Amino acid sequence: MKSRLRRRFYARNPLLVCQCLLGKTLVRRIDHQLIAGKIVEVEAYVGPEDEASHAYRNFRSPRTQIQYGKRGCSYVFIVYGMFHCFCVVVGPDHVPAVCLIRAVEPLLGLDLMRKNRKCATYRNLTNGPGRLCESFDIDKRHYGLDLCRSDTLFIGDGETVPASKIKSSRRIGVEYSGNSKRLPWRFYLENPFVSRP
DNA sequence: CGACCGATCCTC
DNA sequence: AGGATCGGTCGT
Repeated sequence: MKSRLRRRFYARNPLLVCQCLLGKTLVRRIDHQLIAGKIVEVEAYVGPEDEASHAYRNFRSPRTQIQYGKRGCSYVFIVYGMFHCFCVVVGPDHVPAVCLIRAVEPLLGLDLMRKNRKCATYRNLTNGPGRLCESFDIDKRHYGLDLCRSDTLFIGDGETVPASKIKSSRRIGVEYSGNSKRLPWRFYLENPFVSRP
């Protein structure tokens, strides 16, 4: 069993945390069954100065409130009325910032993933934020869950990724966000399971 | 309370 | 390339 990342891991610079999350393992336990995947794509959203962030200019609402709380808690939200996205609260205390987990490489529980996704094949199980949430059965029940304590959903150890293997690009789906849209805050590995090449 | 707009995905 | 689909947010 992978050991959970500690709160100190999350309480660092959000861009650094994103890069350190690559290669780590997202773990979900449902009853006695395990689902796991290697994180291969992550984005940073840093509230106060980031026009793409839900917490831009320290905006507070029932939805964003968790970003102001304990580091290492989950931020789950719904996009396009249909899809869940899974983030972790990161960075210095009281500054709203998250890492969005955009894609993982499936490791364990692929058949359960297919069942959760109602997929006939093993394709497209986890190569996108909405898809991986469906495969992992992550939804608003997990809003605010402490990933440093929970044993039904957490991020655990993984392989160490050399800095030379980390690619970066603009973030996906934030064309509306003015100057922030060009920030290179998407980090990913050269891996067939990223959401886009 | 009504209107607008997505941190996406699927099927043309 | 376009449509699905509805929660969050904001304006009236």
